[in-house]
Amino acid sequence: MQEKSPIFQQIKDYLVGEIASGRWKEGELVPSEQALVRQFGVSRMTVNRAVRELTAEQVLVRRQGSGTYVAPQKYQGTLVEIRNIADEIRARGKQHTSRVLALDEKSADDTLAAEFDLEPGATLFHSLIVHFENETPVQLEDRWVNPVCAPAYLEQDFSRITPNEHLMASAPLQGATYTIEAQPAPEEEARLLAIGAGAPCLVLHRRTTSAGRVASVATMWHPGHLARFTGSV
Amino acid sequence: MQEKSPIFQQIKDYLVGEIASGRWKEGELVPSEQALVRQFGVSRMTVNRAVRELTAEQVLVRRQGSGTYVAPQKYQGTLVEIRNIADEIRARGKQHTSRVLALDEKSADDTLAAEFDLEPGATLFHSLIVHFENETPVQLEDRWVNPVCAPAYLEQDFSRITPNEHLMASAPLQGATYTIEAQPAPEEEARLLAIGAGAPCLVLHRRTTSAGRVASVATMWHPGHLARFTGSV
DNA sequence: TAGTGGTCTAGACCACAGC
DNA sequence: CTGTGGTCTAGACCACTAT
Repeated sequence: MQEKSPIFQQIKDYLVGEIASGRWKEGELVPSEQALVRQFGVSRMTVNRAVRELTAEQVLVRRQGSGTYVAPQKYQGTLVEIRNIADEIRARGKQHTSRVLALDEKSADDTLAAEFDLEPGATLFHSLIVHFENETPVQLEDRWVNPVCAPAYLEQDFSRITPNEHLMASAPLQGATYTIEAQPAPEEEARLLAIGAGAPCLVLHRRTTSAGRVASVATMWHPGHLARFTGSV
Repeated sequence: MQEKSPIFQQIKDYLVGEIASGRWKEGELVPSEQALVRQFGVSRMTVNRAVRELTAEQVLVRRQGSGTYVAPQKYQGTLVEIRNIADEIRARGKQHTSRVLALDEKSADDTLAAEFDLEPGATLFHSLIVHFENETPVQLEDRWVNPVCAPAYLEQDFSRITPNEHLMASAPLQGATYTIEAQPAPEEEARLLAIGAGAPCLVLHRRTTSAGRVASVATMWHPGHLARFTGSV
């Protein structure tokens, strides 16, 4: 069972629950402190603490004299965590779909071999997938995978799970290094993302390691006007 | 001059000041709530709020039954450059210079006021600086500063030190949130960075906080073909 | 004007640490 | 045991918004 938590925490949980469930939508008015005082039968200071902390956490927005509202949608692209794009899209209440453009096995050229710390010509798995939010392409994922780390990679149905999800399940992730760049979209990438050639793209290049091996190298293209990475220190 | 702030904020400022000045060192015991109640002549709830918020901000650590202590040093986030651009350029063996295009005092519009959590019309310091690596512009830094956190900002010579360096010396940095976007360079930004209008830029927007106040909000434009953020997890 | 949030008071009881 | 932090109460006054 659940340990009994402080009242202010229970109220926070209740408020967050109403928002997470979708019953209270972005921008909507939230019950006033007085209303919550009556609803929970506690003092106003207790309700105040719950609401004030959620405001500090950017879950709610308060306007003196007016009321308390559900804060605007959280930004996307958590840089620190290794969340996958499908979760992120679902977390925003949108529908995630993906189209698998390629899923095959190739030989590593010199550049790739160097990134994987393997011999040139070594076999690598490769996938090319476009991710959609509702009907809009939001990411082109060009991924290379070390067969040792995910032997069943080619047998996955990547319209149902993301490569990231499969890799997380196959090999314990040890760490990742990434670079972020702004680049003009080349012809092919632009076409797949349904943007103009040369349009600014946010390019995330990520290399993950598992058990001392390079497990995966991915280049992810995002239309500049749709993507944004956020983080905090 | 400065508006009178709430008592709990004054207590926070006092506590942070003692730490920032070095009078209270890392790990040291801080006066108890009762002591602060006597010192400031306020109720315990008010003191409690000040200390609780500083605990949430990782400035203090509390141990029930024992006391309140100055928190251990913040771990240095290896995420996205908390380092300043001048150091980075020098580290690459190139010469850093900068040109100060503006250094003045302005009123906050609604957007800025919201970011600073101040009232619209509040006075903010503003600077606009181009950073060069050898003779090439590599960053356009558009920065707004809370006068409370860096009163002497306008008197600095930013061709010699960077705004970042001055801010770090003026107010203990508690944290930062940032967003990274790819955007086409607007006319003015393109001109200052000596690139074509509409060329992809890597835009870093960073908001730093100190003692629960927003100390600084900066937007940094980098030519997409010159800039790259790196990190690891 | 009535309702909202922003702050503050002067108590209280509890769990826990250290002596 | 005393002193600490953790929580909570039942009021209060104020500034602000909406009507």
